[in-house]
Amino acid sequence: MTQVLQDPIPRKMSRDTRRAQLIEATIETLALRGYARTTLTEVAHTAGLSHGLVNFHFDTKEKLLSETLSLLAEEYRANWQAYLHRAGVDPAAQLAALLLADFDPAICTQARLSAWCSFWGEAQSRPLYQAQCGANDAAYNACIAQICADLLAQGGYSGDAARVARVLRVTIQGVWLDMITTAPDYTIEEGQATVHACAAAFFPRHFSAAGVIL
Amino acid sequence: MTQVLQDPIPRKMSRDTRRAQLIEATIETLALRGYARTTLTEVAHTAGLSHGLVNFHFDTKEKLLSETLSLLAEEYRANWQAYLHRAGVDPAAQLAALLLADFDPAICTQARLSAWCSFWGEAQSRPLYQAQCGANDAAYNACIAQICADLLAQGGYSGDAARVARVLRVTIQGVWLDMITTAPDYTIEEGQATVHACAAAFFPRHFSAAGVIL
DNA sequence: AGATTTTGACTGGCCTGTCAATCAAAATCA
DNA sequence: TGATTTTGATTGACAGGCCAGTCAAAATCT
Repeated sequence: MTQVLQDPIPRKMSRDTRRAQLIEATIETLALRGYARTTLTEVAHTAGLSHGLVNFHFDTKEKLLSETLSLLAEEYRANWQAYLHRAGVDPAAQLAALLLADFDPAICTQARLSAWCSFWGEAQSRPLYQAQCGANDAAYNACIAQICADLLAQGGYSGDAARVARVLRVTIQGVWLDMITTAPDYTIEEGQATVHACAAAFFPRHFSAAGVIL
Repeated sequence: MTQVLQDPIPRKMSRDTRRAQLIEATIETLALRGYARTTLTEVAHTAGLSHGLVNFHFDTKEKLLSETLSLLAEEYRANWQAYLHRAGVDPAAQLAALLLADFDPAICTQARLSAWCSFWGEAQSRPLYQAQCGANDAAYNACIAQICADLLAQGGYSGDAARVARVLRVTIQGVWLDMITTAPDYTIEEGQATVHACAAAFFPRHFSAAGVIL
């Protein structure tokens, strides 16, 4: 009803807006229908557009999926780096930031987790995953390993930094997988508590199940 | 050359043999081509049989996938229960057994891990997963939680058994996912060491990165 | 008017499931 | 034992349906 007065909903929108809209619809469709049943018609319908538009903006389905993964990867990278930057220079604060970053409401939604899981699970998308996320993952690994090394040294803990970092990383990954595959009664708080319990086991004077100890 | 003397390779085999053969081919195809590209023709070709046979033995593709998941689930359950049984009554030995069970060469192959991952990642297969694996997973969770509770009590550790159990479980899950999605330079030994490092963090007098301390 | 976006019908290809014909082994008969 | 029938596994061609990508026409914007 207010339709006429305010936004005439321009049929013709900027290229980037349409592309973003279609990518968002792709994420939703991947989550709802799964990789195998994600069709261009379904994506277009979810976006409220016609099927031909997808090919107009992305040429092929493969490119659409590639750009979708690219968006997820960039969003993920930007998120943890922002958390890390805000944490300052203290290793414990940095580690706490990294652990919480993956549960940020912008990143950790049912749809996005499911979409990630689609790309992990589908063998044919693994080369694509390596190409899009390999560098990001390597940067993340180097970063969390360095932070663990600093915290081990600073806190006088013993342990192999790379291995501690790996445990923390796979724990987060495992919690993510758990949040998707098990019933949806899994809250973000429980996920955070699980990861914090893991951190507390390695760094008992810096972490508890409730989070970082300042 | 000995062909004529011994096995003439019977064209006609027992129902169960063929079904097992086709299920094994399904696992390989899921791993190699992914869920979305797994076709009946591909499965039949991998098994060296004709495509019509798949429908003859399984009626529908859906039933073939269902029985494949069923086999994986049963195989997995039988494996950890056998490990647990052999471990006796000591909680530390029991936990060590559970941690090692998931790296048994019969269970932890590239093909089987990939197939599991296909079922996790494909949204459409999640109800099937719940139906086939829900009860098994619940039993596993209850079991590892009880063992953690016993070990916490026996060792005089402090901590929430359910949460410690969850961390260990998601760590194993995360390592599995890691072994599939990252480059294949991930050895079983490294996976075991990662899980053991996690156990050592919670139970330092019972575990080291090398495994259980007797 | 000219440029650009959007639509929806169309096509060619692939996939699942069906089915009639084939074939090998087992069972039965002479 | 040798011939014949029955059983049930196996094959490959086929039909129906769905999907990605194309394209000409329409709608919209500048």
